[in-house]
Amino acid sequence: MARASDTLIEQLKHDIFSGLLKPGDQLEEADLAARFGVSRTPIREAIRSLVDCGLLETRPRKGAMVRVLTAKELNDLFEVAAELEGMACRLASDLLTLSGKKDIETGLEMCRVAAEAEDIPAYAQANLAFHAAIHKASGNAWLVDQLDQIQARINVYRLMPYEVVGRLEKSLAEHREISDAIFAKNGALANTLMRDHMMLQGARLPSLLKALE
Amino acid sequence: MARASDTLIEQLKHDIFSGLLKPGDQLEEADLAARFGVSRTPIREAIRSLVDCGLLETRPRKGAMVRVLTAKELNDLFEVAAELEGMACRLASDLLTLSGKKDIETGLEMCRVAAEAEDIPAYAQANLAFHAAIHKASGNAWLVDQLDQIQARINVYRLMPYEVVGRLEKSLAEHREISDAIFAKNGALANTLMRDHMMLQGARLPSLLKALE
DNA sequence: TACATATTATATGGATACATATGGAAACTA
DNA sequence: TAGTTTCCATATGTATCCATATAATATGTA
Repeated sequence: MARASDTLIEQLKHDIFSGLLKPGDQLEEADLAARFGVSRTPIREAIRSLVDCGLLETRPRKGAMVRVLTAKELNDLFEVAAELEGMACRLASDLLTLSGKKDIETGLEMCRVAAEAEDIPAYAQANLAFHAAIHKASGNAWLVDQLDQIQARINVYRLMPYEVVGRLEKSLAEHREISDAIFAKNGALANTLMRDHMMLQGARLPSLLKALE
Repeated sequence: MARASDTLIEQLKHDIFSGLLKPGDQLEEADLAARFGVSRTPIREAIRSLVDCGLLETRPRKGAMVRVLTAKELNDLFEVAAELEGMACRLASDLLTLSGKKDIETGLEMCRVAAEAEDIPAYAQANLAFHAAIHKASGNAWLVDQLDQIQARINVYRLMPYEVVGRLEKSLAEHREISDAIFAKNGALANTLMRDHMMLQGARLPSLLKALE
């Protein structure tokens, strides 16, 4: 049987990503224990894991709360994300396998369909799939891990930068350029294009953060 | 009072870095509890944290052991480290503050002294200080965190690539070039030089790994 | 009425007790 | 003697219990 804390971690992550738990919300061990029908022990282990992966923070004797990122921290995070996303493109260009190419094409096609339907939630998901395909195609397991974790932290803020008019089509066009560069095995170009693509999202951060208030 | 598990984490990290605990070694909770004079609860919390930061791994019902990295995983790790180290140089070049410059100069001077004395352990430490100064000078807190974690994972393998004749002087010369590029605010050059510098270490990995067997 | 202090309630941090699955040893059989 | 099966020891995973620090509230005084 799997450990109870593993289930709890998934559940709590889901609660945070879905917005049920918002940054700043307090987590009480006894409440969670009652809610999930387990003792405080696995609850505490789950909380500790989430603290370690940066989703929660604790003050001694004060318990855990969903971590609040400052604008500076979010910006730093985006900067690292942009660098690593670019790196993934470069590696994917160098390595480029048949199945890797196929996955990226699938992700791109998902983006195209969603953009054509102007379905923003679908595009957000397709966007994740496209990026994930590139991560995987890099062939570097650590890189995939790092990008997953960063993605998780960014996701908490549920930023939907596509709601700007025309951004969907523009994002799709950038995805096309990036894929083309990778398929042409032009790592340097793919790297740059992806960095720029990410930075465009990051540039919107300040206004989006204000909108959250 | 600080949490007991925090002390345990530091102690266990030290044991791992110092080689007292080697990759593959099994950790038994009861033993550790007796050794540190605490109950199993804080021990378990410490173990969980170390699992989360990648230093240990657990199999259900089988407990924790010091994580063993394959050659491929170590290589991937180095690749990411090289990218992020290069990024730190670029950001440090852009931002360059007076105190940042001073810290880097201090680190470089430590390297010079150690290299002149041909003191390999001292150089290893000075090397860390030099790199840490650049990390900090980047002004990106996430980047510093990531690099710290990667450094910790690499350190477990106690790679001492300086034992090659002349490598100390060569490493020092590279450090000088990197600092010069940063001080000249030439981010692109600093980035490239650092990437190359890191890759030179990474290239020695296979032979060093074999030597560990 | 406002501020300070003391008391109490409560939630976290740690210890201990209990359940259960896994690995190893021993015994039995082919 | 080798292999298989069963039993037991032990270590992990979970629950509960205890200690203590913190915070909130109430009371008393200025």
